[in-house]
Amino acid sequence: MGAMSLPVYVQVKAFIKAHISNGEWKPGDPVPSEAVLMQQFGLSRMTVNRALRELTSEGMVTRVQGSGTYVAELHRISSNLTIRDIQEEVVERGHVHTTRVLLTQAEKAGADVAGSLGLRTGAKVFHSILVHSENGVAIQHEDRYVNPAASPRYLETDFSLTTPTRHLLAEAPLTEASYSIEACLPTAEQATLLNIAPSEACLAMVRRTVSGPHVASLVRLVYPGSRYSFAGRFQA
Amino acid sequence: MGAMSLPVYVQVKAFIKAHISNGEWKPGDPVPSEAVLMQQFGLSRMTVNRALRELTSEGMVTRVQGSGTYVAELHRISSNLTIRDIQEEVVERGHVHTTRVLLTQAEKAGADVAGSLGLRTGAKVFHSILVHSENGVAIQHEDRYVNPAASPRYLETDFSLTTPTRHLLAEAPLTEASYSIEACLPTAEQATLLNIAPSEACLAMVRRTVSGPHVASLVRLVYPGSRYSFAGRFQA
DNA sequence: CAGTGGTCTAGACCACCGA
DNA sequence: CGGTGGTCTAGACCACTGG
Repeated sequence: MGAMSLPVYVQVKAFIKAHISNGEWKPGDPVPSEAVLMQQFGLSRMTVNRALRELTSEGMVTRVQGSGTYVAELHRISSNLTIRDIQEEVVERGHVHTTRVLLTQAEKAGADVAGSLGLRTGAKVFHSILVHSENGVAIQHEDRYVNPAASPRYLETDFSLTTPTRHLLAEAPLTEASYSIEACLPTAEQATLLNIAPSEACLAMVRRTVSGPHVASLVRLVYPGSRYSFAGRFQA
Repeated sequence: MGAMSLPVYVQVKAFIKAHISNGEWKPGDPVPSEAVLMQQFGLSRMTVNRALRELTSEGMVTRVQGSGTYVAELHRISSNLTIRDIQEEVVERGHVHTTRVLLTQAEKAGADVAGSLGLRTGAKVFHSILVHSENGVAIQHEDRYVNPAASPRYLETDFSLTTPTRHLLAEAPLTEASYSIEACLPTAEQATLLNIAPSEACLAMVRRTVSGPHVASLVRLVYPGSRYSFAGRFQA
């Protein structure tokens, strides 16, 4: 068959979502209490509780202990932007991923890099610069600093075979990351390496990853604006 | 007091997360079954089930019925990028939001706009162009097309008082949205309105929102690269 | 077949809110 | 105080996986 009877808690969720998305229940309005839904659907409390709990984590409703459940204030357009390993992403599109390694070396950290990595100025850091290509077309310039404490073998890695992201995820399990997406113009060198005009706008993602006690890595990824974008989707 | 004893299911989640993030359990490894965790912690099945279910929805583990629970493959850096109403965002920073309305009119849709909105070429659409400022500094150029079927009163709205986003959320409840973030150079007009150099890289967010049966709105938001970025965060 | 997860029940105790 | 949600239990039946 096609759609057999869905789990009951899913039906309860759908019931509530329907009333919200057709505008019948507006932001701030109360949603029927668990007791009412139990009666109305003839379900146990755990089941309607699960439906409401999941709607809460999806941002559709707000629950206040002792008071009630309410339609969430603004349907924020809140989508999961997933940052993926570039190689994985290219391969999944059925394309060929290649890497050009421009630099891998140990350096003394300048004040800004040291600060971001939580090290003293002048401490040893690993530095790598790569260019990633999809079917031979450059799509990402990756300039990365790595904390040796988090990944001692970083420089021994062959980045024509794996990516720094993959290596770091394996060697330094991720506990936290923060990023920002900006627009910028490429440096002269980046423009040359990416084979774009110096005046072409680029996307830059700056990312800082934490692994356990260490700040593991600080990376700036520059994408030609004409060849890359971040896309996302939101479903009510 | 400070931190009293947390709910048991939270403790189970923490137990599993700890083993994953210190690298003891690697991607693909099996996580103890519900039965084992019940014994080990002396809990009922519903409780450990909840812990594992939530870890699943957080992307930490994968569950396969009949087989078992496994550590998720790649800790994708998957963060919630929330797209907010610009006015709300500015006000929350304690700053002053102002809007300059450059255009609000009905037009005949060109082929591309009509296609995106699911209308025939030449159908009536509403078109608005605004510039949003924070403390008097222009930060966003908003060029929007609206489907009259989704928001018949769109043109009657005073956008110096509210924002198109707020108006549409109220009048056409959101059911779906998709967006992409790109880098671009401003048009000559945009550069003038935003008071930036024509060569300054900008972020552009293109967003398409669906409300029930209608595509409600198609908008292109252009931000000066020097004044705006999208930031996010990921917590394991 | 035994073991797994997916769902559901009918209770229970508690903390909290608002009248 | 009654109504609310937050948590938890000790069962249950089912569908699926794997050997």
